[in-house]
Amino acid sequence: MAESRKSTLVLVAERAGVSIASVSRVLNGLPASPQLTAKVREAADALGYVPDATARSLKVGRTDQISFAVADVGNPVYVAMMHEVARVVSKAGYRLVLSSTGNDPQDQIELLGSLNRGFVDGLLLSPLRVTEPLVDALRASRLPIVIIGSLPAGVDLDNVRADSVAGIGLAVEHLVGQGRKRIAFVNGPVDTVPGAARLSGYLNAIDRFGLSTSADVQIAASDFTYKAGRKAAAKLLGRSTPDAIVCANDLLAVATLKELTSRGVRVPEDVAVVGMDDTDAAELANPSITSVDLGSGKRAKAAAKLLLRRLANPDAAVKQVVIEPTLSVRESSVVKADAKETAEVPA
Amino acid sequence: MAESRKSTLVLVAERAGVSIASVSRVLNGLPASPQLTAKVREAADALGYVPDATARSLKVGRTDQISFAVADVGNPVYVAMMHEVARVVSKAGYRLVLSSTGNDPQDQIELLGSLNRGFVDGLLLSPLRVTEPLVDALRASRLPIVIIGSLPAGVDLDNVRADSVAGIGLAVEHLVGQGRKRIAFVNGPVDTVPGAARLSGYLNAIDRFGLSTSADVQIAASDFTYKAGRKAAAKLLGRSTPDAIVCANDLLAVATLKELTSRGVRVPEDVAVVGMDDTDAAELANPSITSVDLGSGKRAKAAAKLLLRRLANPDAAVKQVVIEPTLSVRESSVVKADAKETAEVPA
DNA sequence: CTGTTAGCGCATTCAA
DNA sequence: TTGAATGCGCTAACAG
Repeated sequence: MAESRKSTLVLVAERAGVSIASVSRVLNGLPASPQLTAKVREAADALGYVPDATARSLKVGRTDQISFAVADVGNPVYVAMMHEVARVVSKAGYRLVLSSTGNDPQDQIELLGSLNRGFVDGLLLSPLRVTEPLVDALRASRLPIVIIGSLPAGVDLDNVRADSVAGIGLAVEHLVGQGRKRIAFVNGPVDTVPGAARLSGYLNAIDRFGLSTSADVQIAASDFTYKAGRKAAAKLLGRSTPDAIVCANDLLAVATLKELTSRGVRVPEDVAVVGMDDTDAAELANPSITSVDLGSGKRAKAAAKLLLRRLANPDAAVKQVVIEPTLSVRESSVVKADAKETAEVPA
Repeated sequence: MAESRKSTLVLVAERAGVSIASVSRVLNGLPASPQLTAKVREAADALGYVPDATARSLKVGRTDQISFAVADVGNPVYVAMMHEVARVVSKAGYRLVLSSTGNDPQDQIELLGSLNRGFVDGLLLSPLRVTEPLVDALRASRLPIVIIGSLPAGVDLDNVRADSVAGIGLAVEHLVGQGRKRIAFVNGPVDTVPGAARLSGYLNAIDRFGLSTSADVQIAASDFTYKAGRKAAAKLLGRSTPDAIVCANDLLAVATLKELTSRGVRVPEDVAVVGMDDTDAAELANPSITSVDLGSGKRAKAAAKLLLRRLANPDAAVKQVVIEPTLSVRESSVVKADAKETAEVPA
């Protein structure tokens, strides 16, 4: 098969004794005579010819690649989204590449810059923090972009978001229905888009259900990760005795659960735990964790479709989509009948 | 800032009243007079100029990108590896992009083809299944590739692998030390590279420690995932009563643990569980899971360095690296003193 | 049906 | 120091 180190259309054409245009045609499946086709195929095989995508893209002005950039590939919510995105875009003939931006907004801007420079035709971005410079970079970008997550007012980019305020409302409503009164909140950093949204959702819900809250039962982890969640939960439990804890995502919920059980606190009997995102992590936990389904799959799908739409029609009107949440009830928030007496008299 | 939809060197040059060569030089930081520099900068800003990476790459023959292709982004072991790889390659000036190949070997070949065609300078590949056609594609590839995982004899590509046979030995040794006798094995598909290696490691270890095994206590999940693991564990437990279960990765271990506790079996008192890969998933589980550390971080780092080395010197001799395993002991395999009596008399 | 030719946008050699 | 000109490898008019 492969014989030379690197081969080009010219080499193949020479070997086949035809023009480079003919080679290009055959290889792209355009009409050609059987003899020509055979000669070209033979030569291409013999030389182990592989077309150069860089050159092709320069010529045709497309890369047929789409990038999905997320802050933390370790977060299971992105895994689910990714699969959905891959499914949608591959059906449209695009290849999906993943980029992990760090938490650092500076990284995001660099990423944007480097993607802007090429190799992809469009970008799906789920930014943790939307800073002024990021917004500027977004605006200046010549690349079709769809943002997954809320955007500051005035930034009109295609965008799909979850209604996390409603989502937390669902969680609190459920907990209230289970007789819980002192509902604590383990958030991620409040200077992030989801952190801010989820905090306001929590406060809103507490208020709506006539409950009370205090600084004691609210805490913000330094990050949306297990490690940070563990630390935050420990701190929270050191200073208060809630009968339920809402966590801003499933990783934080797993951490909180772990911290609770390591202290001998029973879940859900003593304390109920609810997470958000409804990822595998909630399902795998022991006990499994009730979680607010923010429609990650739906959001991913909608975002991918939005991007495809814009790719097809760059001048389409900006479109924003909001996905409504639902609640996936699992073990961590519902006391089973034969243990109920304990929960009826929460601390 | 940005004014036009798309700008090129030519546009910038016209606006600045200089040659495109000068624009190129200024923008690449080559020596130029202050006046020239100022003019170019101003024009570039005004036009919102962004260089076209495609054209640049065609010219310079590099993309400064490296791809890390894994079978399943949902597997936490790849997340850890990814971070390490990103660290190493970014220090060398490369951007890392991720590709998720499906489980399907066909996908891997297509991926290889499409990467081969450009957009990356090198590839880190961790294939689940190494089929004949994949090997052919690997051989034919004109792209520097480092394989993470074992390779059939005779395929001389840069490669780094874990010693999973030794790894399972560690797990079994530990379990034997804890007084376990009937050690079951929840594997992934045996037609995968890790599946085959881990099975032989298990058999080897059982033999070495003078234990016995049977088809009853061995099962292969259809996939290295939680869902498949849950099903496999249920089947296994339906037909045998082991006092310990070694799982071929942490996802399978989490699934097995979950299946055990859902049946009211106590872990570790009744059954000990050990996973492999030593990922976050093992740490997060409840109880936390003892896991064989196959050196994922070290492997990732070594692989990245191997790739950088080959990028720097395409003619370097092929190098293969083997990383030795260690064991991370956690709650799932060690009975605490105050509950010990139960474990002393395993079924 | 096939060949000739002209760029895609850029970095770079060679002259000036 | 700067400009003119070349070509990276490919596709797509345009001719024949």
